Amino acid sequence: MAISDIVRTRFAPSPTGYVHVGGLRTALYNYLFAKKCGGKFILRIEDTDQTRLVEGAAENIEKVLEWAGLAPDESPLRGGDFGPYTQSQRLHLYKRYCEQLIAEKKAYYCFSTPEELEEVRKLQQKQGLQPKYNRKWLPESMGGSMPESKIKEALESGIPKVVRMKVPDGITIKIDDVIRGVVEFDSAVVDDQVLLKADGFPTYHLAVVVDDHLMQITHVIRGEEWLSSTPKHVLLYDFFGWEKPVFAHVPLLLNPDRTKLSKRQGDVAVEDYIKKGFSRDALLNFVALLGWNPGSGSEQEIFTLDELREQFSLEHVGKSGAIFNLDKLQWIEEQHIRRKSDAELAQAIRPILEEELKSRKTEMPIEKITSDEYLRAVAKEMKERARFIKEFVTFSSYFFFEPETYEEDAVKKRWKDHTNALLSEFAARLETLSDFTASAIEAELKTFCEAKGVKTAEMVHPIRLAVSGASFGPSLFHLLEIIGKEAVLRRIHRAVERLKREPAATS
RNA sequence: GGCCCCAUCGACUAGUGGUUAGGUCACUUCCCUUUCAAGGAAGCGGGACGAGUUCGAAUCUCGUUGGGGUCACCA
Repeated sequence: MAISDIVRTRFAPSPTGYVHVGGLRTALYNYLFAKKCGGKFILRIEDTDQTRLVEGAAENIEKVLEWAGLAPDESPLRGGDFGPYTQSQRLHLYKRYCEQLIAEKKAYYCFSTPEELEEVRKLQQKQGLQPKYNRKWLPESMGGSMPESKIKEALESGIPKVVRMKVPDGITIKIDDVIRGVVEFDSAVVDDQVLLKADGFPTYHLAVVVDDHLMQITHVIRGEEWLSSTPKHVLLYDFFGWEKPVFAHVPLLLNPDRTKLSKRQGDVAVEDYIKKGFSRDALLNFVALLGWNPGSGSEQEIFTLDELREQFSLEHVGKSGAIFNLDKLQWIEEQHIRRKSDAELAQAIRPILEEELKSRKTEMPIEKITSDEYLRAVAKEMKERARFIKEFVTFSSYFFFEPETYEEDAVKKRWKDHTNALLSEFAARLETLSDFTASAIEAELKTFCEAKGVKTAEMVHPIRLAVSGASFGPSLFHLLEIIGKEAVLRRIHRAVERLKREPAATS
């Protein structure tokens, strides 16, 4: 059977609430591979487990992919020529193909109850056997012991039933995986998997194979946890006589203790990382590198989505699991911030600032602090210091808001008895300064300090505290220039006022 | 436990028979510096183990050990 001659990959999550970072990486690899090959990237929602459905989860998946810049070419929302893209809307297809398998004696009905199966399983485990379906309902005509008449009877009585695939005995099932090479399984270790559940929904195994075939998926790129159920899928392709896609089982993302990355040991939802302030570029860059590298010679660590798209290849995907390491992610985030231009950063900062301004009053002119020029200046001074984009507003809020408090330890250390007087006097000097630029302010301060016989540091630190409330931050003189004369003077006077009765003696 | 996968610095990794085993994060030190960062320089630290093949093995083979995944009418 012909398979598409253009590459088609898919991301096929189940809508259980949020997008896992491992899922994001899988989606990314699928997207990158497809795009690199000039192919299509498809999103399919695997909602065959009615008990695990979460309201709105499917929409959320599309939203997250959109955020990540990995918008699918075909999806439930977008549509496409191979829809529907939601498995619960394709039930008739699975049923039809199941009937075909039954007719061809490659699958059979099973009327064993879950309780019954559970009991059999327990017994097998007790005997140290492999838990497997005992083929109680395998018909005589297929080599089993159940008379056709009994099956017919059960069928007519309408008692709940499932459909199971009949795994051939004594064969070796080969998987050719691009990442792992040839992997072989003895058919004796694969169970007669349920294909169609009692509620009429397919299991994952039937649904993936049918859909991947019908949607003409050429490459199945998914997590390694699927490797051991792949023989079932291979068998189904063979049953149907369909051409198999290329399989690529990517290594798992791990907790620090090397178990599969899980909720219990930290944040796993992409949404969690978005909330923390990570940007899509950094997150994508980071997960891309967990299991993939640009290969021979290249020591590039920082990639934009475009660069990943150009350089990605399945050949350079590794085999061993990778620990999700926050330190590196943080570093990558910072690198991405530093690579952005001041103008780009200004654009990114503005909406965050505007949001903040909804709930917070500022003493500064709004038009001024939201202007492109102002935000670019802030970006320039802060881009080496910000760990997240949002920190331009939060960490250095003094660019936009008058400080309410002053770092206590720093005040203790820097606020001397004569500080108030010196600050007031210097403020008066600044008032007359016509050219309020970093260099002019610096020159003025030097002159002032010399005249007063104090060290520059004795002024620099208190001024920073007065104006920003913090003991750290960008170059003081640039900070003053950006904030502007009016605000600087106001803040110095306010600080002198507020710190008047709290000299260094408070300790 | 059965089956399957995996195994290079603490973490992410380069490397495909001949390298002083390279890079990045983290950590330490130094430089720069009015603060905090950033940046620059240096340091720390590694092929799980044991056999074999070979003139030569992180690289190939086998075994051992360790870790992981999977064994549902969940995906």
